Amino acid sequence: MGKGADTRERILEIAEASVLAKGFGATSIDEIIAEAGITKSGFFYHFRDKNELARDMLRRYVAEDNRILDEIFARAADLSDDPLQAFLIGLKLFAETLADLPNGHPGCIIASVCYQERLFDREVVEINRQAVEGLNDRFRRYLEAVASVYAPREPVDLDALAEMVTCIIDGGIIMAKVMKDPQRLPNQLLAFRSFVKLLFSEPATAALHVPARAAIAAE
Amino acid sequence: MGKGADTRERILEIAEASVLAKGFGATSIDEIIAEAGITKSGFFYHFRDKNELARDMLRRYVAEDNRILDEIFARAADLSDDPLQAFLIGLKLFAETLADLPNGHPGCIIASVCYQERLFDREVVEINRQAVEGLNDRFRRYLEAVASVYAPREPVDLDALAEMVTCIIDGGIIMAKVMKDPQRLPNQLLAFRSFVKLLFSEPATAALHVPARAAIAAE
DNA sequence: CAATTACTTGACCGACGGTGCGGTTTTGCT
DNA sequence: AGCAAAACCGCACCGTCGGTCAAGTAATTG
Repeated sequence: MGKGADTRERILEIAEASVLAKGFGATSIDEIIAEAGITKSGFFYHFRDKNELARDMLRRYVAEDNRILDEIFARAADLSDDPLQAFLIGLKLFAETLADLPNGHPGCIIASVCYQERLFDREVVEINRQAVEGLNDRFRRYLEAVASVYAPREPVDLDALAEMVTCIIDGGIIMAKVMKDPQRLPNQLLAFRSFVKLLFSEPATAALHVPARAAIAAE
Repeated sequence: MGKGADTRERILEIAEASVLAKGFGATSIDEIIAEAGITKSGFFYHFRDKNELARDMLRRYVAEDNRILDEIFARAADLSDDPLQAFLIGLKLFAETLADLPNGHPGCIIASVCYQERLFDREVVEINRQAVEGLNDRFRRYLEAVASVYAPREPVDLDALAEMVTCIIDGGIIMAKVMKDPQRLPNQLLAFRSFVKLLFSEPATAALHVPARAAIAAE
């Protein structure tokens, strides 16, 4: 990585932190360049305008987010061949990862962009849409694998359930930030995990009959 | 309501719409006064500064939000004496109310403030915290009433479950906005409702034994 | 060595957020 | 009708912000 790409990366990182703390509209270029130790001309050498900064920042965030999720759920899949167990393990690993963040989750750029839509051009809004769609597709894939083996105990829309993961995370981030208690985010994820467990597996109270086994046999 | 209070209310309404669309930092006073048909001086007659606008806007939003929830869950309590049924009915009524909003839910000021914390003074941040705490308390009360009659089928933290309602709503709002599909918010609420139903009531598959009745007898 | 990359210096612009103050209209009250 | 308070208007002013431009330089790289 050359010197240029290095500075660019630094700008994006500073911008991201600032956007998460005050929003895009209140994030000034002057402030970014002061922290990055460059001049305004230096900034505009790397980015045509603020919207290009937003685009790259968002793309960077989404890519990193997906990288982390890939890693976590790949490891989970390694730990169990059963899709339900793998998904439950993945959710737990994810919750642990979030719980281990020293200052809590810094915030979700996607949510930040969402709440300032009018500030961005169509491309940024579209990137945001695709990012969320990608997350929904991911969790839907996991859940379809689960549903192909276990029958849900209650009729539930798989799409809505897949979307619920992202909703819980975005909502949990807000909950954690507002209540100034980082733990609430992983807690929400674990609560969702209980839901999935309850929906697809045997009840905890006692050993009960059929439904799960029947589906397994069909494999 | 006098003319002054009227103008004030109009300002707050315009500001709220603008904040939800672009965030507080990017909401200009010039824009507000243009839409309200007053001058800048007129604005500053009503509000000392932008932070006072934020305070009043947030308070107004929270009060209205609570009013609506009071109404919905009071009606739900009227429709059933059973706390579980009442809560489930309330969630459904709430989902229907959200589904009936012509242009979808405009956004949550609490979430908006959360994602621009550094822009506000401590008082605004504190109002926000109390608002969320109030919501958590509300849903915790409902759930405690449920849990006093029905034993949960899976060990679950009631606090986390109560917080989940707000998380689902805030997350659902983001999901609906980003995906440009208002229906996703009420869908999330209904998915959560399935969770509660599954957690506390008899399984759908067959009539099963004891746990609920035992708790009822203790009443 | 030459060209490209990655910046700096510095001047500048129009628009906007925000403040302050003095003046004017409107309203309610007696 | 008269008067005070409430509800604004006009306007000047400042700092900041996004963004532009021209010219120059120091370090990489082929």
